[in-house]
Amino acid sequence: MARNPRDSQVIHEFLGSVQVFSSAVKNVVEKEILKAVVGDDLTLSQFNLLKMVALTDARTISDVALFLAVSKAAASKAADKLVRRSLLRRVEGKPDRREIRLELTESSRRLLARYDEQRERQLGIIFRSHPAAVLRRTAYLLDHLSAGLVNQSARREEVCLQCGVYFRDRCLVRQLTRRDCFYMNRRSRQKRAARAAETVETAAAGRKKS
Amino acid sequence: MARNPRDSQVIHEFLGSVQVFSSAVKNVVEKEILKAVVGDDLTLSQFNLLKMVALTDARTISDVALFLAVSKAAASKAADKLVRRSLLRRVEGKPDRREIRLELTESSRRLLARYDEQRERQLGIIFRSHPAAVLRRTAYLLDHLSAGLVNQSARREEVCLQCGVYFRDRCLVRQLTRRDCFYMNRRSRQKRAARAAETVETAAAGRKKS
DNA sequence: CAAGATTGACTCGTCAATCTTT
DNA sequence: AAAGATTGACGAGTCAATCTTG
Repeated sequence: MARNPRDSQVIHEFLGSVQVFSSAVKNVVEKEILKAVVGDDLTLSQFNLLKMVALTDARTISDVALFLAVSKAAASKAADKLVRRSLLRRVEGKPDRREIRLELTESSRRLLARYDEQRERQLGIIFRSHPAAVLRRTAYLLDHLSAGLVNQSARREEVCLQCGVYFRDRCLVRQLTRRDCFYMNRRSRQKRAARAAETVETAAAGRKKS
Repeated sequence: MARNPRDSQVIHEFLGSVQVFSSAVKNVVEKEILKAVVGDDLTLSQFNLLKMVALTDARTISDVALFLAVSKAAASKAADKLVRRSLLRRVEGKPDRREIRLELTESSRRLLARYDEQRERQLGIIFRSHPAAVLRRTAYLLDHLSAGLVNQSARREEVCLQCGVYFRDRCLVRQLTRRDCFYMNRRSRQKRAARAAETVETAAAGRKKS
């Protein structure tokens, strides 16, 4: 069972490179652009809430919380701050008045557009020199590794991989682990058909933008 | 400048796969093992502080804080909790009595050993089916992408990539960006030669374990 | 009662101020 | 005065309790 120490070293460095890249995307690209676009009075996680509302069909506090992998309490508080800054509107749920629908405002829509444009541009420059085939192959490898990790987990059913704004309708990890993620579980259990029709079109619209 | 929307999609999915894998390593592997080994009364970041002390030559509060990319205040408080749980000892600095040297205890050494053993084993199983050459090639790609991101940054000198326990003496990202990371900067500016001799051997000893 | 959202007490992070040592 | 460490007030997250609606 004991592996070659050489292999162990390779794995360690591989994990290091992933960690560093992941940190670079978050801290260099995302935080810097955010700062340039809105200044200092918006947290990255507050901003991510806006992105969720814009890009996915998560519209209620519960949905957003699931998607962002934070508690409902946290999502509720974050939404509150965004409402205060007029970047979000709370609207009473249509069929069910318990749930709160979140809607972007004109100002947050503009903000998101400027952010997306910058992000797209910066990433484009970096990735330009790397052929799409290489990127696809790498993503494929990573998905297989992720699936392996999840399958080893004692509580594989409960794990949330925090794909967040990277949520995919067709997710290789989901296929390989033959399970639904937390979010999908909730959705399929709970969503009423009444809502399904509407969300499909908004999701499609959101995806076209990206 | 506008790229093919197909490319944009590939980049998006690539970033998603990285994010999911990174989350899987942290939440599935690391948190679960931590829970199995020590139960619930130790945070992942508290534990990471122990790992830093064990695996690198960061021994003072300031060094650990730099390495973990948190504030000195946070490192100080975390160390405090670990001392209370008898997993860490505070020792007065040898040449300079302002600085506090952190030392593992017998119990934290055992704890780390058990953790490492489990982690090594789990990761080994997952990575077994992937040849080292593929992993090296992927790490190489990621390092180049990271370097590209850093080089685009307005504040490239200040950025910390949070390599943390994955710190490498020979770091490709550092080479490609032709800059030292935050930690290296501080070290080279501040460390006295008196200490250098000692730290070299402890670092070497720590690295042998991994 | 169950579910969605909110609020309150608490934890862990940050920054600014302070204490000690150089 | 400058540097290392600590402390306090505050921001953002968690869980548990509560309020409202179905």
